Amino acid sequence: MSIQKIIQQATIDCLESLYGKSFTAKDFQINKTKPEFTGDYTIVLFSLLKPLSKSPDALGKELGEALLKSQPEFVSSYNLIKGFLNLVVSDNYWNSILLSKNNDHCFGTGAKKERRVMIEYSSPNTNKPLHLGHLRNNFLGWSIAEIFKANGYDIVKSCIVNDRGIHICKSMIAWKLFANGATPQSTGTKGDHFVGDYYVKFNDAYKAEVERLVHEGCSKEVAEKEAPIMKATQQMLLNWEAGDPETLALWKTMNEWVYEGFNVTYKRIGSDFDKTYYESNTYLLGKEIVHKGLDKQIFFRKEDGSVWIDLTEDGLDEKIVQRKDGTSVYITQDIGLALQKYEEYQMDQSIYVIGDEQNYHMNVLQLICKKLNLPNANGIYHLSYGMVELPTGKMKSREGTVVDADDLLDEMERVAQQKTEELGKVNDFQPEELKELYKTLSSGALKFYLLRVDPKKKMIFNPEESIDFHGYTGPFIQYTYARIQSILRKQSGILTGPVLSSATPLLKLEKELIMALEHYPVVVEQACQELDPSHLANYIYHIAKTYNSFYAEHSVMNAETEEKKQLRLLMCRFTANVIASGMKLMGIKVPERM
RNA sequence: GGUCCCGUAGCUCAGUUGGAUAGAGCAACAGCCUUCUAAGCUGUGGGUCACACGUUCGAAUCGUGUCGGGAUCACCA
Repeated sequence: MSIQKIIQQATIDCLESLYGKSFTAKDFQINKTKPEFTGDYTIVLFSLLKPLSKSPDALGKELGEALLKSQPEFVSSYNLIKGFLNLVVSDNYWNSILLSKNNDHCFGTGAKKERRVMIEYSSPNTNKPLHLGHLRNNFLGWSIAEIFKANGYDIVKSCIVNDRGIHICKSMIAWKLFANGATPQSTGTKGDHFVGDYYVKFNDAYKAEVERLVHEGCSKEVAEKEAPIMKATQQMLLNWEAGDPETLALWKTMNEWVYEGFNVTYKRIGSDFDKTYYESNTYLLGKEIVHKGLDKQIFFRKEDGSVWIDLTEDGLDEKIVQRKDGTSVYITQDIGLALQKYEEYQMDQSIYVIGDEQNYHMNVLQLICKKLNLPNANGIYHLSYGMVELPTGKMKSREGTVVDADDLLDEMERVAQQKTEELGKVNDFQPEELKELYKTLSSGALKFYLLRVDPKKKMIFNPEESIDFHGYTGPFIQYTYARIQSILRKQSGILTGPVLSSATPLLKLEKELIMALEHYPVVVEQACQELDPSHLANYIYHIAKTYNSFYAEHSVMNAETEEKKQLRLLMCRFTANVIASGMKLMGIKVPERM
């Protein structure tokens, strides 16, 4: 239990025994004491004054005394300033935390929950390579999964691949028309980029055809419909749906190319999945659900045969769930897939990591599932994240302003190498070690940069800022870790720990660091509850910052006394463990040297 | 137009179940390497928390309104 919760409980107990009234944790606040005042934690008394009809001074004094008396091992003194009861936590407590937790690799992990959570993320299209937006999605999904694991949940990571539809056919048509049988192997191109290039070629050709038709006198609307290449694409989709062997064979081949490319990128960014769903297998799902919904009169049929649901009472619109030709639409497939996932895994919660442009869609999805009374309905949670924009505005594939994931990773690695070489601290590294280090630093910088922002908010990706290795960045934290390891390597033999004596109290910076470290489990829990890794990013940065201040002021190996040396060595190890653990929850590695 | 989200330092962001004098990083300026990694540390300057009104002991945080920005309201996925 964290010291904050200990104080909270002790306060509730004291209020009960002093005044015979029972309060809950929500009835008052406990904050960290502001640096300008004496104390570690502060109880804000204002909200308690009325129910107890007490003055701030009287209540503060009585509560302070009671806490001092009932919690001698935790509270060493108190002071009262205008309704703020500041408590000083005893060194004894901080020392005991340091001794018991500094090398405890379970520190920060929660008890097993017997609850299963599915996290769906990444969800790529097979007609173009992964880009910056996918990276935010992947990093978020991965990190949320790690955070839930640390909190004791059973996790299933899933991915739905959008591998069919008109957009895939566009790449296929363009390949047939322009490739002359070229393959990723024959051109030495990464498979997903190879296919993506044909998607671009389609759009170029289509645009040219439309322009030609308009020039010949067609209206723009007609031209867009009648362009031969578009008609061929639509025919191809029909062929695909009819199961035409030649079309299916090409589709399969091109998708394989894409998957090979994706796998390289996934490996590079450290993403993986326990279960991959393919839309080509799920796009027909949902028919049974439509039947059921019609029977229960949750859905209704229009004259043309299409099936709808009326959500106007819930403040939304009418929404189609089946076309007049009997095929499922997007939302129906999603309902079907949601149910299929549930039947397969019986998870208590199903988290979808999807951009905020789909907020409406996900609302509708959950609402329909609830109306149908499906067993998975209440577990659906949309982890909605904001778009990644560039300083120049939005990324637009048509204008070529999309930041490609592979290109970005290459560039980051190049910068990592350049900066490392400039500093020249690891000249004795073997080539493979260097390569590994550049990877660790560059992906650490990128992941931290994308995860440090509140997921809900759209963010601006500034290329120059993202490859900065100073200040509030991943490499700054990695550097702090490497620095600590350097000290720990100098210490041969086992850490004995300090012989505790009240004669040498903790110094300000020592206490600050231990206090911050003690808080780690609270943050891990909070990041889980709010599905927000940015809390973790902020916290770990704060730890690194606090450690560096301590490090600059106090020597470890040349400490004033042997006792202080032992104490600080334990602090170093504790800090390193918390940094490594927290970074791992964000999917970021830490180097032993850099 | 309806619904939802956002507006905090020059820039990028924290801080929002109401609490003490609103914090970081970047950028700018000034210091600190004969002692554990200077990818670091210390300090200075920089704010009408979009605006107005309200709720109360107390508002960046809650409510109402205004202004500004974005998303969405597809028989595309």
